[in-house]
Amino acid sequence: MNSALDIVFAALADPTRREILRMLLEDDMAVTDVAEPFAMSLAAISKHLSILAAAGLISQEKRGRVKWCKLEPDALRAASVWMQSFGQFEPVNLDAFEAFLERELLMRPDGAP
Amino acid sequence: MNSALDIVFAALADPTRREILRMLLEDDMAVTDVAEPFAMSLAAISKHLSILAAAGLISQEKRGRVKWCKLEPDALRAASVWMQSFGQFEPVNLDAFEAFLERELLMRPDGAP
DNA sequence: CGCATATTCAACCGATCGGTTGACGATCTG
DNA sequence: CAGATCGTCAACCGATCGGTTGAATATGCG
Repeated sequence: MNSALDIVFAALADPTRREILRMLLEDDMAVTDVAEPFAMSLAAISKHLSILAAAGLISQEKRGRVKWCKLEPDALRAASVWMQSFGQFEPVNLDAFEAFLERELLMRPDGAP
Repeated sequence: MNSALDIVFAALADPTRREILRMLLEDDMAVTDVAEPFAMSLAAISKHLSILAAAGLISQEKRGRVKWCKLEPDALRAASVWMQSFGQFEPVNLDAFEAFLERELLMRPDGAP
């Protein structure tokens, strides 16, 4: 009996997949372009994208021979709502967010300089 | 190179662990009492609690022979902040939250009546 | 002390995960 | 058509996961 939350949280638990979401936040991308910055095979990225799609976090649309990946942030809503029930976080704490993003960027999977 | 988010999201990806958090939202509990409503061994629950503690989602304090488990909602902050970056969810949408909780209760691991 | 209670440890199990490789189908292009 | 490009599939691998069981370690109590 897997609830949607199982799948969404599991999808978010992998740093490669979170990084992919971060990339898609800027623009829609083809599978090959998503894979480019990562030090792993295209097949591996293709699997990651399937997992993100199964969680509803992205959608994929094939146009010609290229498959476009698009962020679907609404899928985060249920998870976000669930987390909100455990304490009143200020809606968006920008200071904390920037500090966090900085730390997160330092440990990106491909270790950007 | 596991970031804190890896561990927090992975911890949240299991329905038993989310249910434990929900229980601890109401009050601190001893390990045995946490285990009581679940149809699995005490050792299994003990492992789940270790995972939640490693993620910082709960703290455990031993008093006498009983170990008390306490919810630590602040650990959700970083994860919540990360999710906020993907879209402006209304701070707390109570309608959606109640609807969601109702659905979630229907599929609790021990299938409460 | 001697027994019950609370919790963890250690070994084990099958299933799933994250990755690889090589072959394959589909689509564009010269 | 022939060749290159885009992406997935299938089989495989070692590691981790979620659970079990049985023994071990504290601690409390009569």
